[in-house]
Amino acid sequence: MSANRSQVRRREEKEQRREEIVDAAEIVFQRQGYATAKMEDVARQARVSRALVYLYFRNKEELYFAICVRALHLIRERFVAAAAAAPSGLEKIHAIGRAYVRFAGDCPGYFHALTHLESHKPTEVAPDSIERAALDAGKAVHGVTIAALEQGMRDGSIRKDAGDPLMLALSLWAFSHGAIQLSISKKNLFADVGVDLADFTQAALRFGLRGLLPPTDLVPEPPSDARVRAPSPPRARTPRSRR
Amino acid sequence: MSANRSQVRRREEKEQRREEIVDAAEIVFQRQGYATAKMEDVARQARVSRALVYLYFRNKEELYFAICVRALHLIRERFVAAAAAAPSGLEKIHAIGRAYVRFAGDCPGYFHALTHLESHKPTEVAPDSIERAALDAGKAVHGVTIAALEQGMRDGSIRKDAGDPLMLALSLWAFSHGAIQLSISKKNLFADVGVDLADFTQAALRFGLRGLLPPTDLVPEPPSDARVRAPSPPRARTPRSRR
DNA sequence: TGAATTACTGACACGGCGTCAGTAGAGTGC
DNA sequence: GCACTCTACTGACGCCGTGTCAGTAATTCA
Repeated sequence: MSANRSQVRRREEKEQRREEIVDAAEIVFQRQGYATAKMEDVARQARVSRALVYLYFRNKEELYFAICVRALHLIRERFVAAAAAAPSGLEKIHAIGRAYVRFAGDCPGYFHALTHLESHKPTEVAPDSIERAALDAGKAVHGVTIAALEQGMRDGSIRKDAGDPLMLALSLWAFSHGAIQLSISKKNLFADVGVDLADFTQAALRFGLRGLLPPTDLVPEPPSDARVRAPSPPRARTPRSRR
Repeated sequence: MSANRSQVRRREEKEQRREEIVDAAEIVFQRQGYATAKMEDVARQARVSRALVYLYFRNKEELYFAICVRALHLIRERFVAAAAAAPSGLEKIHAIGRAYVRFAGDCPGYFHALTHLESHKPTEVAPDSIERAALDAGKAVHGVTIAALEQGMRDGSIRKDAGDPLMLALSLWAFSHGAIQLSISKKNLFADVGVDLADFTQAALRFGLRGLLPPTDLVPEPPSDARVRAPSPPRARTPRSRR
């Protein structure tokens, strides 16, 4: 057995340990929330001493960034899949938006991690830090949206003067994230007033995307992908208690 | 001196102490950030023992909620003033949006506090808790927006089928907040790519508000309040290093 | 003036964080 | 097979911040 080969195996095992710790952190953060989760809890979940966790991650924050990286990779995958299934640029954007809403529903822990990331003060990040990796992963996600926007402007489904694709992508991201975030934090309010969370985010999303439509398409509803729904007289304000 | 009168004075003094502590907390949180600020720091800033702070607030979180209440009261004031200065409903909404952006610029500490509040998990809140007060203050803010939306639908500056005013107000809030939040967290990115923060938020805002316009107004730019600007070929992607 | 109430503090116990010297165990050279 | 080196890993320590409580000063009431 050559020295070289065992070195490689060593490195792989180390990477695997790292992943195991992140796995554990995911579970613990999901279970108890970031604020109340202790490093001890993560370590116990990973069946490892607390000191080892500190050997792989400087602190809880870094653990969180690692989770964000995972989240963003997953989002990118989903965005790519969603976009691939839609023909026009505009439809891709709609699909991406819906994919994000679905993501937030499927992986609330991941979504919350991203919220934490967004609300982080911008500091100079070291080039090989985990935070750097998270930012890069974020860029990759926006890349998918930008491509869809550019296609839409080419194929005419999106007005050409809507703005710079990068800025638009960021705006859309901010909008979607904000809407989903609000739908979570105002869950009680929505319940009181009898509005379904999914309905709200869908409506907010369609509302936000109206700015992309070319002038002629503005009056009718957005294209096929929007679920068929009755002309929808504003259904809020009809308190039907649900709980 | 009647016993009654001194009781009243006592109560007022106590309220004042409370305000002093919140003042101190504002300064400290602003200076060092919520995460790194210690109760000891707040107490020292307020020239008071740490134990006294705990007598008025259960923990740091509550201190934060108290700040949020202040922030929301201020926002409401500004929204009311902004709306009063604009004639049509749509223009009121634009003015409110710009007021929020200005607020975020003027009072970054307050804005950050609100972000924290938004990203808080919804729990059952006690009826007389500080968190309750914060939620109510939030409702009051949305009330201003809702009134403007309703006026706009009446005076024809906002399409009547845009949606339920409450839902719209929340969407707009979410959108604005998300956009501002992103402009903060992505400050570095914007600097790299040579985009002015204010330009981004303004553009994002106008973009987001397009969904309110009645069909006929859709092609031209939104009304007077938007600053005069050249036909604006997308100006991003022209990296002029600023730092 | 003394009793009672209220605002406030010092000091304590607890618990989590980050670190470091030290151990076990596998890999390497002879 | 034996000694060595290297590395993943741990136990235990000191530090710091939190939240609390008994106790003190100050003010009001009778």
